[in-house]
Amino acid sequence: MGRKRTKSGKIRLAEVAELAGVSPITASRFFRNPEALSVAKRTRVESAAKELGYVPNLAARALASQRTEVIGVLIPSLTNNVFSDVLRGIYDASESSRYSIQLSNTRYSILQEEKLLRLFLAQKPAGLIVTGIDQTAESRAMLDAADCPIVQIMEIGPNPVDMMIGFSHYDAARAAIAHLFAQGHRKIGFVGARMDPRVQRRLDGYVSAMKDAGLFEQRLVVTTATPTSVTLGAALFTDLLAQEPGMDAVFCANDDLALGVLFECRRREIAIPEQIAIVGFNDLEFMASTVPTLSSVRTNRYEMGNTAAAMLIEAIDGRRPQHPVLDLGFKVIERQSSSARRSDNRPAVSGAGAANKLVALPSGHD
Amino acid sequence: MGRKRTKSGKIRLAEVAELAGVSPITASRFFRNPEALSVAKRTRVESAAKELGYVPNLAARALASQRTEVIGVLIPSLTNNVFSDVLRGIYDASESSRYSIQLSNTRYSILQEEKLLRLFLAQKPAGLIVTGIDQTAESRAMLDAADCPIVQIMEIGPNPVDMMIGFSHYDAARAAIAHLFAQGHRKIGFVGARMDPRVQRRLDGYVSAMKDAGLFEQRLVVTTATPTSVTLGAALFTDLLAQEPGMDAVFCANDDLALGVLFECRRREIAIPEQIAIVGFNDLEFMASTVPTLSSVRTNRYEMGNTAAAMLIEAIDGRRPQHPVLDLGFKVIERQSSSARRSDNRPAVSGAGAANKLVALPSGHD
DNA sequence: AGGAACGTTGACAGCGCTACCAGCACAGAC
DNA sequence: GTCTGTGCTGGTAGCGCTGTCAACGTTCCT
Repeated sequence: MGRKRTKSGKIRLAEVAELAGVSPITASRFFRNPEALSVAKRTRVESAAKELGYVPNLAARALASQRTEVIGVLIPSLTNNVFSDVLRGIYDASESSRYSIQLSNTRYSILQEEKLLRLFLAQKPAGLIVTGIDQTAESRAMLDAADCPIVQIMEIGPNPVDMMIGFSHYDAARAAIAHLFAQGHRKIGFVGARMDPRVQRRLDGYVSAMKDAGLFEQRLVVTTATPTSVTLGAALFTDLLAQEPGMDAVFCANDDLALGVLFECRRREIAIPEQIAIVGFNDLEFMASTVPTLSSVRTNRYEMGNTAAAMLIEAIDGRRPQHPVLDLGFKVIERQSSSARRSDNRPAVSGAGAANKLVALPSGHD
Repeated sequence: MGRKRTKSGKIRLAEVAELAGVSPITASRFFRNPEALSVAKRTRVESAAKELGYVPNLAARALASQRTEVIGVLIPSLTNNVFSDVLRGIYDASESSRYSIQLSNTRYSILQEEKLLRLFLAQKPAGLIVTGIDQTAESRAMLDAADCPIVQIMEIGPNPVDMMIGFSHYDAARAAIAHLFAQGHRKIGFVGARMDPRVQRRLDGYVSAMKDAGLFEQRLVVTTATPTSVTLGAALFTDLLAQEPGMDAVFCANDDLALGVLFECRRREIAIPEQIAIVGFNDLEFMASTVPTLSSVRTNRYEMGNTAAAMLIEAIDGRRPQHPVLDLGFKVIERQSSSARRSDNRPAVSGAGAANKLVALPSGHD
């Protein structure tokens, strides 16, 4: 039952150099910049390293070179589906590089974020990915002073710290409401949970669209700080219905809530979309499979993470992108739940947003 | 637009020691084992460190001490909800410790796992968390020879490498089928996707339970190697229905598939549970909110990750748990989708599995 | 009183690697 | 033939920290 106790049969760079008949420093160069070696020595070191099964000691490398090959990632939640897609993108992009990911969870607290940032920065990361644009002043100062490339993800806004990739949650919400208007809906409710800054901006977009049409009423909105869930969607919708029974559509700040609303409608025998239309946000996979299928605003989460990491790595290696701010856009996906014609399963797409378009400046609203 | 260029205002341990009027080694001890210092020096070093804003250099520490404070985690997927819960547990447990998590994704490939393992081990991690019990012989040899504590998570089985925490997927599946038998169902189908080793063992459990009852038929089973999704659940169920129209229940290898089956039933106007009962696996949050509510086998995913990391940290610090193998059990949660009485929303619980019970030996079957 | 035992402290010597700079050989320019 | 430039290579000197061991003072025991 006792744990093993193997001696560390460590192969050092010096051993490799000796076997290859070169100096340690030449062997070292082989691993960092092979082109700098003559072909003869290069192959000698290569085969020596392989023969000995040499693996560089990262700690020694970091100490000697005064920099690490770690990319710090700060995200607010590990639970949220949205972030698991983003993370997958980040990890996929990092795998083919020599950088490793160091992940930390801010739990939607900008104070926690500040603390973690301080911790990260002290270890001199090669790069940093942070979520959103709502850092504390202190955090912002640290980021500005940081000696490494930084990407802000999830949304775009003014004054990027460095690079930025995301989309306008405000515009996305407005597009969703515009779609519902186009389908003839007027009394459109809003259901939101967690109310992090991005959800807040979706609410702002909803409010502005409704106000523009002269249709905004406070009692059309139900929100909570509670973390989102399907069950919560049903509960919030119940509240909303009590406040405003005459509602003809609901815009949900995310898809879990929308699914909860769908089931609550079923429970109450409310016909979708005849009596109430539903539009969600994010377009998770299941939205296309529900009955009726659920409309949503598609966001490019995997691509966001993947591109962020790729941009960051390019920047670390000295190749800064021409367009440091990238708007990945969004798309309103119309399905049965918001189709006046009840179009069976045929997902009509009403495009919006600058999908995949490079923009030099953020398309933010504030 | 150019990136910042701040000089690295670094505070070294020597500076702290000087300000505190002690030798560097004493200051060093303060950070590793404060109890070893006299109270006077302890407070002197503490305030000196705070005054200078000292942050230890982890690379130097790792190099000098020949060990890192990194816990390696190997999981097969970042997409799967199941793993996001486990991960959350791991991160939560690690946050209060001095260890940091290094995560890698094996993508359900044991060859990839072997490669990553080699990489990890070369950096002398403080501990390792690996998924499952199906490593390659080579991986197994490396794990056995590893000089650090190791926890295998997600399931339990014979011959643990070191510690192990999980539950028997085989028993869990058998319990689900027993529940369906108890409700009077006989022609019970099985729907499975991805078919990783754990899903395979659920299938094995299903097959054995059905065979025990003399009810097994090959055409009651539909599986695919494709990654799981709600849409896939609907598709697989459609295939199953074509193979065996007389089915009266379906056991789904996970909840996403179960949700897909629910919607496919709705599409085909099949009454749940009157015509077909459904039982899922994992008991994700939404299962309690669907219409009808969906039965499932509850697994303790967060706890699994959390306890695994906690056990590992204890073991790293030299306090090995008395019971290195921990069976977290499972619970069949009966809801409307498999209740003969169509009990409204009241989640009757038919217990099974050694929930939260410590067992010295794995309760595995193979 | 002598000695063992303990708690506390510091000197020394690296951990394995890379930054920096010097040096060498060779090619081409004058 | 000398000079300069280029490409490749190696020596030296740490990076910031900790393991080991010795030394010190104090207490407690016999």
